[in-house]
Amino acid sequence: MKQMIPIPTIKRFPSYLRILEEEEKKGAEYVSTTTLADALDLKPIQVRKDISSTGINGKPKVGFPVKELSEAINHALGWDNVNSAIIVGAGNLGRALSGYEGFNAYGLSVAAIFDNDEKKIGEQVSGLTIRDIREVRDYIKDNHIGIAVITVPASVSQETADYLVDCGVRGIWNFAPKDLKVPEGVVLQRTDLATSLAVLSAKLRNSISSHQDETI
Amino acid sequence: MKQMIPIPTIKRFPSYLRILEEEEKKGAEYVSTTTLADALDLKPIQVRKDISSTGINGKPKVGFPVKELSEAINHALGWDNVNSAIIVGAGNLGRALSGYEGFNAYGLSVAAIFDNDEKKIGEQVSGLTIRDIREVRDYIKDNHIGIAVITVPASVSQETADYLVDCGVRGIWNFAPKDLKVPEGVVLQRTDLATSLAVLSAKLRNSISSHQDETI
DNA sequence: TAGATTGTTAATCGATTAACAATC
DNA sequence: TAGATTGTTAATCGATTAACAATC
Repeated sequence: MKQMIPIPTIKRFPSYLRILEEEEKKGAEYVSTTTLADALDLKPIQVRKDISSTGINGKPKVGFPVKELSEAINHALGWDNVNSAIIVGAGNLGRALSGYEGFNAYGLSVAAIFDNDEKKIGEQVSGLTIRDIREVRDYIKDNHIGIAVITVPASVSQETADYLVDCGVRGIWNFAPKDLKVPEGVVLQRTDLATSLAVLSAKLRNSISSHQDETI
Repeated sequence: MKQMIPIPTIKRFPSYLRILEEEEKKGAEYVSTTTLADALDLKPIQVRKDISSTGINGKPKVGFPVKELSEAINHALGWDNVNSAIIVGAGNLGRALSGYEGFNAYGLSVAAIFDNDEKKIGEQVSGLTIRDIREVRDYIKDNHIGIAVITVPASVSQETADYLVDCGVRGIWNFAPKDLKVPEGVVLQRTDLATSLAVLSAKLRNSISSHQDETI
């Protein structure tokens, strides 16, 4: 396997992309690591180290080619290929996510949303029809769905994940406040509000000093 | 300041709490680090190290007292005191978050939701009335609001944060896909879907191997 | 008692940061 | 040319993991 990029670097990549896009809009052809670092409250040396893992070379005194760099980062993230995803769970969060425009920029195409509640099935949500969960297996097969976004209640999240894995998804993005188990070979990513809030709370409790952030 | 608990440990604390709660429901008085580790796909040694930072002592061969440990973790997170928060931005995500029951368990009380859209103001959202953003300064003062949850569009997120800080909030929880700047002394935490998705995408791209997760 | 589990100190690992030569 | 910035190697820092004695 190709030289793996460290997770902390991966996590900073989307922020770099946002700044690069701004610079591109301004018409900048090159951007220096000091510019990127200032915009993101990072140190230039760290930005340089991160960028080095893309393989892109810069010009001393000038910086890095904006276009080339953002393409390389997009590629490193796999955002230059579209991944088809489904959302499972049409509650508040599932609906909010299905309406999130940003996903397309990240190479994620939300193809459908599912629920098991008869009352919700058939309803329209940001251009998608809520489908019956009993159709999900066929849907995954027929539409080459690789990613399932789980927004069901925590109490049923493990069985939901098990079922989706059995249906063939390769990646699970779990929003339920529960630590799921998935078999070897399936990629699991969680976005846990509790974790995020924990960091915020702990910092507030100590407060004064350390206002530096992080993500999930 | 008291001995700071490492951020990675803080991030694991909510998961421990969930398992401890399950154990408590089962009637367990003590829980071992092997049990916790198995439930969360961690190593016992790491769980022991994490727990050691709470100051709670266990009994060899028996484990740690469930009740006492979960109280200590809640305290370390500052979840034993209620923090009043407001949500700013009544879009899909703001609405979803305002309806999230779980926050109360984390010592977060969502007191109100604000927006600047005349059409939304006055509307009811999960028991809260959407208020006019022009009332936010007084509201923060009168209700001792410490935390603002930002769910406005990225394009106006910085000015929103600036304003809220000026109004006196001590903590900002930012959901907009933008890297905000806040003055020294204000705590900033972001929950960025792009970051989370970046990790998922990168893992999928490499795939095979490394299905271990992380959070935002 | 025997053995599982705790608690602590030391080793390892990996990311961040520093130092500095190379260069447009 | 002078100086800002890159690129690379080494040092530092902090978290994870290993080792092992203590103990219910």
